[in-house]
Amino acid sequence: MATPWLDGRELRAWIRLRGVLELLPGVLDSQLRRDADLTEFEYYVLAMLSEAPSGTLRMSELGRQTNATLPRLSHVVSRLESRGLLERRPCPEDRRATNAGLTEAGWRKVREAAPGHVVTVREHVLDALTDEQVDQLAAITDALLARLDPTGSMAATYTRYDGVPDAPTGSTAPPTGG
Amino acid sequence: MATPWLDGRELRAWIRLRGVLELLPGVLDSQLRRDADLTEFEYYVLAMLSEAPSGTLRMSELGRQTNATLPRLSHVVSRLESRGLLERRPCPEDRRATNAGLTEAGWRKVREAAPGHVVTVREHVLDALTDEQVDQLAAITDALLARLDPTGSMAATYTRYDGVPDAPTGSTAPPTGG
DNA sequence: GCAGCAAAGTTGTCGCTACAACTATTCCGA
DNA sequence: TCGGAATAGTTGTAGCGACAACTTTGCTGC
Repeated sequence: MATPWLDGRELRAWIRLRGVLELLPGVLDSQLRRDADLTEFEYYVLAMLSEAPSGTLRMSELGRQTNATLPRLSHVVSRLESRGLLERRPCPEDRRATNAGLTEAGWRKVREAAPGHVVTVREHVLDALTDEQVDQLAAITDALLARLDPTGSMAATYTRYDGVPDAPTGSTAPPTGG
Repeated sequence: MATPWLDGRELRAWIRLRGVLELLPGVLDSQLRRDADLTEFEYYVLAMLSEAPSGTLRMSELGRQTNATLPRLSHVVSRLESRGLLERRPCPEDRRATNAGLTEAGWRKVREAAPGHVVTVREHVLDALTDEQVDQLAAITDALLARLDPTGSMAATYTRYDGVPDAPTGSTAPPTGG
């Protein structure tokens, strides 16, 4: 039962990953907060809606696509609703469920915010890597997500890549118009 | 000035990295909270101290090694101090500075908590990757940190690897005894 | 030897997230 | 068809982190 301490190689990878975990969210948050008065998470809520048919999604599906728990999402959606960026409506087919849909102001907001966010992601992530590293990163994060979310209950956003391009499911794809 | 939208490859890497950013901290936090009544960040504060001479470090240096701002660190150190896990003492050489040092209880706590944390890191990160991917991850995160922290003001924990093994500077190296 | 700026920490407040508890539907089996 | 479990979502609360404001000490130029 000896503890399997990390060796030098493992330690380097882990400590640096931990650094990224600590620093990257803050960078993304502060750009969006400054330029669009949105949290990174709030932005993704709007972005995922903007890519759904009619800009509408069930709460639970929205939660999966943003990797969020339902309580967290519910609070965030309440705030966004009170700001007039989206609306809640009861789902006719399942009376337990709630649909969240973008309002006109929500569409505008996400279209305004998207370009700046993409630039930030490029500057701080993609531009730092070679093409090869981008693919390596996709494979690595894919493997990690399989451990972190084994049931795939939050899998919507990282559908395995089998050579067929994903449908544009990104936060950082152009918002598909109304 | 057209927005440089992400293409399919980039989108996959990014969305998955974002998923890891969202899910991994929670996994680490909840294990440590459950088994050691510590936040992942609190654990790293103790761990970094445990690897410093005499278990003592200046606040600002501790902040660099944990990738934390000073206000955040100050709050956390206050809590840990009130729990008896470390002590603050004014630094004799620079009267602006404060040293934080582990107490006996702090040493015990970090030694107790370390094995479970290492196992969690292995299970959810390293074991999911091939040896080659571990090295790729180190290179990728190194490149990202260069963008996220260009001045290196939080660089202590990711000293570039040039073929010379780092000194054991990890959270996940065995706590070097008192 | 002092004016002014930088560095090191601390503190207060606000907002977000995790967790637990709860309600309301739907599904399933006998 | 009815009782129990699972699903979908909301709400209350406590705690952590970001940000701004502030104090104290050290450094530099003149």
